Amino acid sequence: MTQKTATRKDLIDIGSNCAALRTRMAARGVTRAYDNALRPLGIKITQFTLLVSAKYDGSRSIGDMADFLAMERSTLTRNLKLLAEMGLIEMKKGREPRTKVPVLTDRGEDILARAIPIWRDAQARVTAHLGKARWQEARSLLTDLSALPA
Amino acid sequence: MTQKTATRKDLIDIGSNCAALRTRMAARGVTRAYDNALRPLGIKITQFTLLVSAKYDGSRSIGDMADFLAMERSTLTRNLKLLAEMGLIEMKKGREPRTKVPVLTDRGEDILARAIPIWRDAQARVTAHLGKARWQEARSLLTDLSALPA
DNA sequence: ACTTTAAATATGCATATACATATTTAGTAG
DNA sequence: CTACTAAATATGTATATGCATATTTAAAGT
Repeated sequence: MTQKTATRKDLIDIGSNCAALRTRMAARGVTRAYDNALRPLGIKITQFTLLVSAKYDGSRSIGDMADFLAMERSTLTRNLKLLAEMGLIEMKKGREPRTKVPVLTDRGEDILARAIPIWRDAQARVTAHLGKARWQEARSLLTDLSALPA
Repeated sequence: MTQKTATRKDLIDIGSNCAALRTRMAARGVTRAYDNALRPLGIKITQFTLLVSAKYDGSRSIGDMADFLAMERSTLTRNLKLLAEMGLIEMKKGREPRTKVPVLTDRGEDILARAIPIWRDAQARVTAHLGKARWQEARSLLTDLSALPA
């Protein structure tokens, strides 16, 4: 029997248990913390992680990087384009046909180097907030949540 | 001694431990799962949760609701405006001076009622993916992550 | 009543995200 | 060599998000 209207119990259940609500709330809070810390450098935490990802494997194409980050290719295309316009990366031809690969510019390397201690601080505040053990547990759970079956 | 360039160890540390990266990846995955499920109804999980929040407490102003959801007031203003344009809510004057309160329309009530079983399904898939106990742990950790000190 | 002020909401600008579709780019078939 | 084709990236459109600033609204002060 499908009800015609949402019950109070439903609303409470959703408000306190919805995985999407809870995960997005956490993303907002965490993102804000890192963005605030990085603001003096003129980059956001999302951009920082793209720089890291690009430097970590300097031959990964947009598509591979998108898979790795569990992100839409088109989203990544645009985010990288912005970093290129900021002068932090250059898009170069990849080894595989038709692929493009982001490569850090000198400016990108410099900003990344200066961002790292800031990241470390922000990260330390998060782990301190939860406690190290709980953060390790959170890390594991977040990884599993990233990989939900479509 | 601040280094001039990011070390390999840094990059690995960030890629595997950055709370913002991990939390955002999780948010992308989880959001996608719920959005896919709700698509036939023409709403997204973010909109669903706003309908739930509005119905749960029918006298909460935009500001109070934003605090509750740990969201920027201006973000909520816009998201509610969209729901109003979709005919799912109406903005009414609140009791407190200058406040506005979202109230579900009949159409909003109807969509919400039809969305609930879909939400339940999607939610069940998430909890099944993690296991009930781990989901409870995740819920608690996500709540803590939402409330990082500014 | 008029002005000032403070609170609440709205708007300008910018980034992040995703889906659907278009374009580009090379390899392959002929 | 010239289509054809398939893979990869880019673009159109739309929502979500946040910061800075503007506007609105109503209370308080004169």
